Amino acid sequence: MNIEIAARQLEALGNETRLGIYRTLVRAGTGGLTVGQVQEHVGLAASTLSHHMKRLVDQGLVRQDRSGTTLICHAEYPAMSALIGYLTDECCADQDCIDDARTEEAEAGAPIG
Amino acid sequence: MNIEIAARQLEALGNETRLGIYRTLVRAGTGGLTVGQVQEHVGLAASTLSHHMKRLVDQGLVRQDRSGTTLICHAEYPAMSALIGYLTDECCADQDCIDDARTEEAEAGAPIG
DNA sequence: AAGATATTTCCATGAACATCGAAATAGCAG
DNA sequence: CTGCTATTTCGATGTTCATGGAAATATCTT
Repeated sequence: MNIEIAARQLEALGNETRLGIYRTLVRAGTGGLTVGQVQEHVGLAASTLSHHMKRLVDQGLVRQDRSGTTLICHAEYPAMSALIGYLTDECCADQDCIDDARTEEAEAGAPIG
Repeated sequence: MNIEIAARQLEALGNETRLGIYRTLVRAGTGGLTVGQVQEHVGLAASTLSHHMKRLVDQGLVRQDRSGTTLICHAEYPAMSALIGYLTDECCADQDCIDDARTEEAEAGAPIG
């Protein structure tokens, strides 16, 4: 993970329409949904949905498996975990707040993470 | 937390320049940094930095405390935690994957979270 | 090959964004 | 009040984005 990838993934999620699509897939779980099923959930023109879905796929947040003429879309959980890790790691790296945190609340650790 | 706030926060972080600013503040820890110190780290025109910092503040990701003529900026850790929570909750809500996960790896639980 | 369905690509349009210099504001020091 | 420093607002410019209709592509079925 690096800042360029992280920024692009966050940008992909940082649009209400795409975030809705993504969360629909997260809720769907490992079984995934077809593009058409996602369209029923979010109610967009097919071309608009395709455009947004492509952004999510390009950034590695969604995987598509073809099954005949239909494409089954899945949230890529490892990508999400890596992104979250990137946001929270190096917390307080330029400060010795880990010791501070230990002193105050041993369980919680640093402010994030 | 709702999808509108989450999308706006993700959009705020979904720009390489702003993500760099934010991570600088996360690394700085609870002590924070002045706008000028952040500028030294990221090397932007003051007006550009101000523009981006405002976005982060407006979305609740950064807090500014005034100290005389200088503004001290802090990463808002609770906002980050809430955002991450929003991304991962409801994982598999439309599927009974929790049972699947229990069967396979009791510790890990659902794919995310 | 022909027909049917699922999905994507192309195209155009209006809106929002990123950048920076110049000017303006906020607050302290004297 | 004057000068000084830190930061923001304004204005302008080029870039990217979101949207959906129309046309194209992909795959299966017969």
